[in-house]
Amino acid sequence: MASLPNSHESKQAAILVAALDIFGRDGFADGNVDEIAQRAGVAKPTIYNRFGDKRALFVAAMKLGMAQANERVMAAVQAMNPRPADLRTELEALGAALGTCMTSAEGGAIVRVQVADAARFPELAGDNQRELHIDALAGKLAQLIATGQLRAVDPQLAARQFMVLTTAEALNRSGYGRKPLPRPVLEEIVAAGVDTFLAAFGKDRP
Amino acid sequence: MASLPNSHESKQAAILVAALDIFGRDGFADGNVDEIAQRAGVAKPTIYNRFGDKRALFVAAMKLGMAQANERVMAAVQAMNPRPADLRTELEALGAALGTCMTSAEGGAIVRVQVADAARFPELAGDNQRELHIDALAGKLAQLIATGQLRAVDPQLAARQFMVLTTAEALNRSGYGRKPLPRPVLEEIVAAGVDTFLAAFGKDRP
Amino acid sequence: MASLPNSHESKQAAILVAALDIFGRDGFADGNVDEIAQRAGVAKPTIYNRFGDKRALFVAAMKLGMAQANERVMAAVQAMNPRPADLRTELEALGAALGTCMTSAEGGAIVRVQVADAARFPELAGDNQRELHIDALAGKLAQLIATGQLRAVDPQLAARQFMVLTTAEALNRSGYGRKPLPRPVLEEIVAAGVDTFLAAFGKDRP
Amino acid sequence: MASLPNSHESKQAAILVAALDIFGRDGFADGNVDEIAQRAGVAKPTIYNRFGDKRALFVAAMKLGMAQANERVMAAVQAMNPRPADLRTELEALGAALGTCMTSAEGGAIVRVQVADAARFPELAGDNQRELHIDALAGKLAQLIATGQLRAVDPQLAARQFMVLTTAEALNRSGYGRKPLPRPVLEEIVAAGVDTFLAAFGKDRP
DNA sequence: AATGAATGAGTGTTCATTCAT
DNA sequence: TATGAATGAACACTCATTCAT
Repeated sequence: MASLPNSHESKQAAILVAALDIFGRDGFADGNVDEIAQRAGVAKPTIYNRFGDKRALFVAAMKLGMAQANERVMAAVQAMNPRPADLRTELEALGAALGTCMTSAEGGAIVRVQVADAARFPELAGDNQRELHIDALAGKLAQLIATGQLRAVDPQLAARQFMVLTTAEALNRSGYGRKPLPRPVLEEIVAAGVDTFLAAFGKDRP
Repeated sequence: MASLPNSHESKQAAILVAALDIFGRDGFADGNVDEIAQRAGVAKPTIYNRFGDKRALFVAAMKLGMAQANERVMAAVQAMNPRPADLRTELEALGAALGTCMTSAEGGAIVRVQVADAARFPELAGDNQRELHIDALAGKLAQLIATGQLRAVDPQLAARQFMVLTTAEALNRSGYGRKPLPRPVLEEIVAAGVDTFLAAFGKDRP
Repeated sequence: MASLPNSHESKQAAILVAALDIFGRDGFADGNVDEIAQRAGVAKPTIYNRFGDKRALFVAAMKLGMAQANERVMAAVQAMNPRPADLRTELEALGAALGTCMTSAEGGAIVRVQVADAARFPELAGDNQRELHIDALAGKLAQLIATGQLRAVDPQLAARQFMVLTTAEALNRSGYGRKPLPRPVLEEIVAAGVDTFLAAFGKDRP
Repeated sequence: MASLPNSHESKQAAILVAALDIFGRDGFADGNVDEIAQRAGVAKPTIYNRFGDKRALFVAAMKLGMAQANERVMAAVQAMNPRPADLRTELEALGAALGTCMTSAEGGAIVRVQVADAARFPELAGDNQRELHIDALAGKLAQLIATGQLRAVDPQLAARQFMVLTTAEALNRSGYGRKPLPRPVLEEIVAAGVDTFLAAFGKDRP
């Protein structure tokens, strides 16, 4: 039994992970606190002692899930080389990374629950990740503009359109993360999205 | 007694309309059959007599809602003039019409519930409207291609990207139909989408 | 099966009787709705359908219990002959009747619950029976005063003191209705109370 | 370490005081051990270490409360001058003191809880204070009889009736200690009680 | 065909009590 | 000895569903 280092924190984490699983699968209304407790390996009152009620548990789990998703998306954006040898290839890699984030089981679950339930939870309103992602991506695109690799356009707008051209389509095709999107399909979607993006914002027009 | 208009069929309709309201607002799990019955002005067993159980009621209501949404989208697509005087203006009108469909209270509700619940209802899988809309739009774009108003591209792909460039962004901005999207915002989104679309698929490149 | 005449009303009654039993025995906080349902022979939701929640059930049961107790007390008071052959005997009969009401299992239970819980239920404040009883008794005593059988005193005051001299002592001795008060003990208490009452309010002073 | 005054014993006391407060306000069933611990400034297990379980805590707290109430009542009784200049005045002072004891917040709480819960706690049966009070008062009245200030009656009986004539009425009027009884009202009640008491047991009859 | 009333099976939540430190 | 944290057992209340009329 080498791995119960910190009972308290590890239980907190186990509860949140379990809650994220269950709420991600079943949504808020159908998410069952009993099942969360069982999956987390704790008694139900432990959950209530820590989080107060189901709503607060949901909020905490969603905040965690959103933070994780956020981190993955941010990492994908930051991984882009602002001075790539080949811009198209670089953007395709970025698009594929973003699409993977959104259509993964966890990412899709977060999106689904946000669409379905989040409006009822004002506590979650501030955490809207989408705008953060757009901002981060816009920053990168601004670099590409600055270095002359993209035309001088509004980077926010370009970022938004890059997002929908890659991830919106992928989300729809993956059933919002419920069925895994085969890699080739994702790549095809992304390639087409990048084509259009570059047609609109790229420099290399004869 | 020539079958009062306000009898069997009208009750059926009232139930479905009420169910669509409630499920659209609360989702499947939180949608309350009692409230549906009350809003429809019928007794609860009437609903069960007609529809069997909550699932079947949900499916029937969603089918109705999807059909209605479908009709509106199809009308918007069909309204496009395949030989427009000004293509950009025509596409902007189309995009605005589509965006309006999706971000209306009813349209948004349908989308939300589909994202959240529909996967659990295989009965609804066949009715996926999105593919129908894409197909219809692709047909129109094929006409534009045939008449040389657009470049010779895959009309399915063009249709998909037209969709995401206009409606995906609008959906996000309207909170999936929960907060009304001001018309100017919609128009700005659509104009930018059409810009990009035309940059990628339009003919008029110097 | 001759005795299920009116399912609806008889269920209502059964629930209230059961609730009165249980709440009378256990008080509000410890009274168990499950047990009430079981004893009433109905399902728990039937109780909630009819009464809304535990508080409302308690209030309804207490109102019933108080009305019943009230009726018994009022009957005892009204049974007093305002022109008795022997005043002392008549008052002793009255006192015994009142004492019996208060120290019976049902009467005592009502008093206990009122003392313990009623303050938390403003809905019950208006139904305070004690004042009604005092008033009724005062009316009778006023008759005795009018006919010269008692001295000319404040009938309200006399009524109050008659009450405490007979029932307060009996209540204490019976453990507020929890242990039955042997009839001779009751009679002794009442006789002493009447003695004192007549010493203070009676006419026949040498 | 000369046993800080604020240690073991003071915690014991704090727990009992808190328990008395809470149980007095809410009764046994609704009394919350968490709240008691919090109010006493100790952790919950401390209570369980000391008292074993909620029942035992209740019993201990009630014993304390009853002892305190007892002390106050006894003091009131003992304060009576057995050879008063004016008997009526003396008895009125006694009655007012007793009434104040019973209708004070603490005294009323004890009475309420005894009525509501005490029967379930055989451990408390022996401590019934009422009989002690009666006995003490009877002792005083016996002195008054011995000195010819009251007629030769059974002092126990006289004590009981003195009690109900003063405190029973006051208890009822104060909602068993829940609403403070204005001093003039108390005095009026007591004066009337003493009137009747003296009519029955006093010497000075023409 | 329609309904008022009833119900079985949960579900969130609480609370007295105990474990581990 | 004192405590932060955990838990088993219950409890009030709800809801989809069905019965009887």
